[in-house]
Amino acid sequence: MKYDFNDIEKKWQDHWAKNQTFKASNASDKPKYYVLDMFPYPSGAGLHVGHPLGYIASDIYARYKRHKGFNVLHPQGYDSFGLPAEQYAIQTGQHPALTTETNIATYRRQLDKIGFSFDWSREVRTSNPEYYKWTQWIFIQLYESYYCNDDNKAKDIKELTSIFSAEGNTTINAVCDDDTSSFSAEEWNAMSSEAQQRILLQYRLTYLAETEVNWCPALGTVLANDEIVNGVSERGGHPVIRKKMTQWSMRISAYAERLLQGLDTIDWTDSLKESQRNWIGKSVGASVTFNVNDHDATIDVFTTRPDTIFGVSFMTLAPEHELVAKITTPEQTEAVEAYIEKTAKRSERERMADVKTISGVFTGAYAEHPFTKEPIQIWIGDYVLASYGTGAVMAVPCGDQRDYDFAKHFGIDIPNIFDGVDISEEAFADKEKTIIANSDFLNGMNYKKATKRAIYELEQLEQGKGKTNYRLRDAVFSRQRYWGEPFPVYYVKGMPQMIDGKHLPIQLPEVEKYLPTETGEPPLGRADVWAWCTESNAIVGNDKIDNTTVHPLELNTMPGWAGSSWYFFRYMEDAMRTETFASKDALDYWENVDLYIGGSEHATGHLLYSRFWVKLLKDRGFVNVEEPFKKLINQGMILGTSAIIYRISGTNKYVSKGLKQDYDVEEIRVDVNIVNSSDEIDVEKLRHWQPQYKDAEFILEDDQYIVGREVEKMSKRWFNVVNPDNICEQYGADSLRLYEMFLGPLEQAKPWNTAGITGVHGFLKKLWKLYVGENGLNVNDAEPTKDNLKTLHKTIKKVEEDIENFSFNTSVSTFMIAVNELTTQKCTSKAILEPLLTLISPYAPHIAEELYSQLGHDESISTAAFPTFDASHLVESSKNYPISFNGKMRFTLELPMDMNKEDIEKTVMAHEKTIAQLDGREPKKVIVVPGKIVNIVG
RNA sequence: GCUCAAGUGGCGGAAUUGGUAGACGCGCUGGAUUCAAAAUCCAGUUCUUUCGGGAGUGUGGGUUCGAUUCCCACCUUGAGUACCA
Repeated sequence: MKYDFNDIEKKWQDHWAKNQTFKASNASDKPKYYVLDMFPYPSGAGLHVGHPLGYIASDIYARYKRHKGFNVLHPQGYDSFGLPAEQYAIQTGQHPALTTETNIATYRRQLDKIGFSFDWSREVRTSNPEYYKWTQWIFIQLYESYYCNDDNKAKDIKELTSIFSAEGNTTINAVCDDDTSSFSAEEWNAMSSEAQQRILLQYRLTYLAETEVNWCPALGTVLANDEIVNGVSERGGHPVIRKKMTQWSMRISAYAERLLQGLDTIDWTDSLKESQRNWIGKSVGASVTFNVNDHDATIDVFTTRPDTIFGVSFMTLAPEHELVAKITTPEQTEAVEAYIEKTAKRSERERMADVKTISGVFTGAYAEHPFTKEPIQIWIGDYVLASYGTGAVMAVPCGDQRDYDFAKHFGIDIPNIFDGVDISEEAFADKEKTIIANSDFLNGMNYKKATKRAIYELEQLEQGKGKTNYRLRDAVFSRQRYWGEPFPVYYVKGMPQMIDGKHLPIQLPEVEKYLPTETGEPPLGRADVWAWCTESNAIVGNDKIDNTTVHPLELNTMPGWAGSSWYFFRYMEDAMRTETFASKDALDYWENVDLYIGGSEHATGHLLYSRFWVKLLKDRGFVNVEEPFKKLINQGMILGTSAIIYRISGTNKYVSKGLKQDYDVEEIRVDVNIVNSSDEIDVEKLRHWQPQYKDAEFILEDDQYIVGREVEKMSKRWFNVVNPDNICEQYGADSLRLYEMFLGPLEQAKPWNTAGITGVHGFLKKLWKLYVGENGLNVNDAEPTKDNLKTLHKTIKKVEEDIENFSFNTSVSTFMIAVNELTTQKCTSKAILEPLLTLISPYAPHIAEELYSQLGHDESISTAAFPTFDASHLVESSKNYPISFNGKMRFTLELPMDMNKEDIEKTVMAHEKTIAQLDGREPKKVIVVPGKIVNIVG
């Protein structure tokens, strides 16, 4: 019987689906284990061979955990809201819901071919109203919460209002936009409801505010900081400018410290934790208040070096700073305004491109030094960012290189406040070596002492205090797009109101045009959705809000990361109940994700936002975990190998790679699927591939056209995409799974090369031959030989270690060695061959399942227990270990693997004596390495 | 600039408590089988050599009986971040 992988794989995939083999139970005596993949965005292009890499790895782990006796939850779904579906809708006029549906069907068909053990009964789709109902609900919970600094957790906003009406806000220690204004209980109670609402917005964890946002005109929407890369949009690479808009924001900054601390409790890679730490950007220092001379105004600055306060010789404000207009003197107004206009015009990208150019303008105003009372010039300059700290700095040119350069450029004083340091060439910023001088009460102190003292003195003057600053900004949550979750929000007199939970979900209306506008008007704002607004307003009207007035709904939609910030909880629900986002029983049982596998590109987006939402849900008592993902692994990208042909400029002639240096050529990428493994292109196929090649002339070398190669991201535009469907057809899903693992370490980026798959495919054929001969099954009840047992047990040991360490690539080699050995040993023993199948089954489930059934089992191999390792089979039977003397006074003694420590010591001692006698000297040192080699050095 | 990761044959990569470097696979070479091809099987494949050996894991040092592995400096590549006060 032949190994007919197409039949076998189809058979078992159908079998698993029909019998719901991998359906997880929410009630089980077994310990739970939750394995999750980052769910895909179903794009129109379908899957290429790079996409399933992480899914295969998690599937191997999930199947392994089942063999190990765990109740495994391994779900899958779709992150189905987002820009590309909408862009496609704009181009073709097709509703995004339809194209999304089609794309999901394609994805599902492709995924099913690879034989994953997903529990599809729990599938989620973020664009499904039944799902986004709860995304809207969580939004309301954020709105109804504030962050209490005393208890370090989010609380119900109602607690805040009751404190306000009893005590005012003076006793409150909560995260707030404006912590300077205070009011009494009487004042609060006397306020209009609108004024109260306005104040509460400063406390809510999601809030509406006019903020400077990243506006992308080409996409017609605002973007969050993590959606911008090098000053252009992550998607599409369009320019981004700063713009003031009224937007919903998420007060993630309230959680900065907890997001930072939590990293120490989870098992993620150091590089990933590090990038989250950098993104949060904690810095400890002080805030200092400077009085502005001749004005009733103060400027707050943040500094990490309060010890250098006596070195301040000027101040710099960001051009956008609110005080600039107020304090600028009439003589300087023209220059200042010109400068502001100039900087505002520059895009983020331009600004980043020339960080070298020093620019700024003097405002004409002066501030007063808190201690010396000397006047200090106030400048504006675009090296100060409005979005970091307070948008103003106290400049200490002797201690900060940027301040130094600025002072040099504009001829400002550079007083030296460091003992024994030369600052004639550059600033001195080494905290560790700092000794303060020329600084009154700080003289002679080091950095630590001086910092402490400076803060103390500032506090005495009430002009400063110790402060920790975070780089992490609140995340803009509104998108001026169509294909996203609608907000559960309507407006009364311009103030936002939440729609009652019983009306959720607020569904997306049908629209005729999806196109966003350049001005920021959302697609939902067009006339064609007005009916929706008023219709939904009727819902609001049911709540006894003035039925005759039209209360507009929020017309923006939520960003892509909204739905993905909590989907892992939805999977826990087995019955898809509708009363809660996930039932308490389910949440209690599954807790959080034990293993999460996905790409590292989500380091500062999805993975940070999810942690934030989970912390909020915990604070408000809806879940009982602090972190969503206990262990996280980033799979590396599989890259494509593009094929390049060389066109002689201005002609339709193409030269082979070896001859290109003789011509003036341009590189053109062509379909990799018509190039063979020796880089030779099939010219006839190329002629048919695209019309411009039909009559082209090809200049060959050795009768061949050889292409150039380039390893780059797998993408349609480079024509280097390899489709997994084709691989499954030609070699089978088991070959694809094994090969993707075999390519290299999971976490590393690696190029795809279809030619290499014959190696693992050949292994599967050999495996089949080991079990099934010409005349049927080769397996019998023969007693296993010592060699058989040795092969099996060393394989068990290695494979178990490999899976636990996520070194899936090396276990494939281990299988190959095992099958080669057993073939050589002519092993037919069921006692060996059956457990071997269990080892292989996580990697190549179809062939394992088929052979397991041929061995006479009715139940699925996924219920089989992982074989137990027995070290005794690895111990050599021979009693004398070879001792060799290599002439360099070194003796080598080979010991069996897994010998226990005592025995090793005894053996070594025995030999030590022998060696000492042989050599006539005492050995100096004995090095014992269990399972390896022992050296006794004379 | 800063942070992190990584540099091993023609190629992907093994060798992670320091112990025979190059497992396993691709490719290549030779052979068997075949009318031939595909498929399959066998042997070889780091470099060098006067066939005794010698050199060798980015470069240069160091620790050690012993270093791909640990330490220091440097070079290169990739990823992230960037006027962060």
